[in-house]
Amino acid sequence: MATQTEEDYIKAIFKITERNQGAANTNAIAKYLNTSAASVTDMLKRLSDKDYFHYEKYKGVYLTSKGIQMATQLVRKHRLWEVFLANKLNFSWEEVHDIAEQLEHIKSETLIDKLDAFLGYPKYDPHGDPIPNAEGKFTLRNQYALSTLSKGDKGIVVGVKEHDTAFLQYLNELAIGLGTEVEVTDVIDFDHSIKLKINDQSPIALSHKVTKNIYIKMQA
Amino acid sequence: MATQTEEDYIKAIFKITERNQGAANTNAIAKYLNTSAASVTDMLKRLSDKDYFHYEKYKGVYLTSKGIQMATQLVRKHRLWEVFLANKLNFSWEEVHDIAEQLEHIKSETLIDKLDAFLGYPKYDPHGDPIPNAEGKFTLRNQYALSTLSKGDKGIVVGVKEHDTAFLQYLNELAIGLGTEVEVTDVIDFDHSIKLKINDQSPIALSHKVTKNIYIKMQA
DNA sequence: AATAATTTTTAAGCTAGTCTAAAAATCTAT
DNA sequence: ATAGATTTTTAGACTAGCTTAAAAATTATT
Repeated sequence: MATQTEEDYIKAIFKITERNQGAANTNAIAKYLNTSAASVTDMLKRLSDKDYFHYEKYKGVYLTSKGIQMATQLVRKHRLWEVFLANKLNFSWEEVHDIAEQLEHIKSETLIDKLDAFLGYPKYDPHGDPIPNAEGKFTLRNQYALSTLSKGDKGIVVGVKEHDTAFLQYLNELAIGLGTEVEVTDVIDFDHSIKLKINDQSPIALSHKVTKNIYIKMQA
Repeated sequence: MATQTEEDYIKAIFKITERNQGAANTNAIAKYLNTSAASVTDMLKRLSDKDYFHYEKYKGVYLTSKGIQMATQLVRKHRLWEVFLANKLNFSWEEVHDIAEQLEHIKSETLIDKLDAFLGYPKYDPHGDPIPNAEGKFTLRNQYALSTLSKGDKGIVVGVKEHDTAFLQYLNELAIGLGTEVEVTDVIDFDHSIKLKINDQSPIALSHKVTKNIYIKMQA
């Protein structure tokens, strides 16, 4: 059985390779896990006979199918627990991550399947990220970053890219959440900021840094 | 923040002192935690400056108020998670312990208070054991071991002493669970076995070993 | 292609927690 | 009260995981 730390490493490699489209290098893993590059090298060497990943000195690391499967199950557990925390226990979307980070390490196949059923087999977590099913498949969705929309476009907020607490709290203040209806009333060329009508209130200005991180499903 | 192992030790000492009405000795702790007496001594020495318990060489160990508080909160968490698993996820009473043993170590005050509210502030867990509230107080109940009842006594099953899987499964087969109505139709002096009518079905014989471990609330 | 900057690895050592084997202390029974 | 049995502690060594400092490899720059 994999230890908690092992699981953290596998998940980190998964997230980094997913983001970079290439092997995860030592420094990136160290930064992600908030540890030293030396620890990472040490750990990769000690884990390298467990067949979770391919590791070559100075060349970085990428997961095997066994590793990908493990990472996917961790993501599934994490996101299901997030749904539980948000929908059943009334946590807000910026509070769920840290607790789910602990809960995802609980060992029990049955538990997670029963939890899935209890929650009604949700497809997305409280940040709009897709939840892999028991076989590791997840549902993709046609979504666009708010920053790519044009004047007049209407849609519904379906997710966020950045999960940073400050960012999510800012969205709370603006009354932007999953399911919020929005309409782009103007796009400012100069700084790529956007004027946005939220639930038919008077439009507000959003910076490019913000609009890049909000995903919209376009309305027909 | 206490590690998982630290928490396990504190809870073990709590359970043992509660059962024995005296200091917990090294061997008992070792047996409870399925480890060696040497490890226990080692651990007790290393933990002894953290003020969870009083430890004297060869004399055993007992908890301070700080230790008791910690143990009580662990028991609270454990039992609340058991209720969640049984009532919301439909686990049966012999399955909940092992998973709750992991869940009780999740760190978040808010989580457990919200869970408590979500479950409707339950007073007892799926084995009938009382759940401490946020302040550590729990509700006691007038209950008697089934083995102490006399012919003609009627009551309701409200708890079990032994939590062993085989024992609980045996009770499942007999259709004995929390809330089951029972009536003692005979007490056999010779082996202290009891003839018991369960939900108005024809009476069955239960050994003393079994009846000692079932708690009954008497009916008026 | 050589030097400089960066990244990665090695080396050595630390803490938490575990173990076995042996020594010391305590308890029990005569 | 002393021999034997039991319990507890000490000693030494192991694994997982972490750290810092220095060496080695790779990448970037001129």
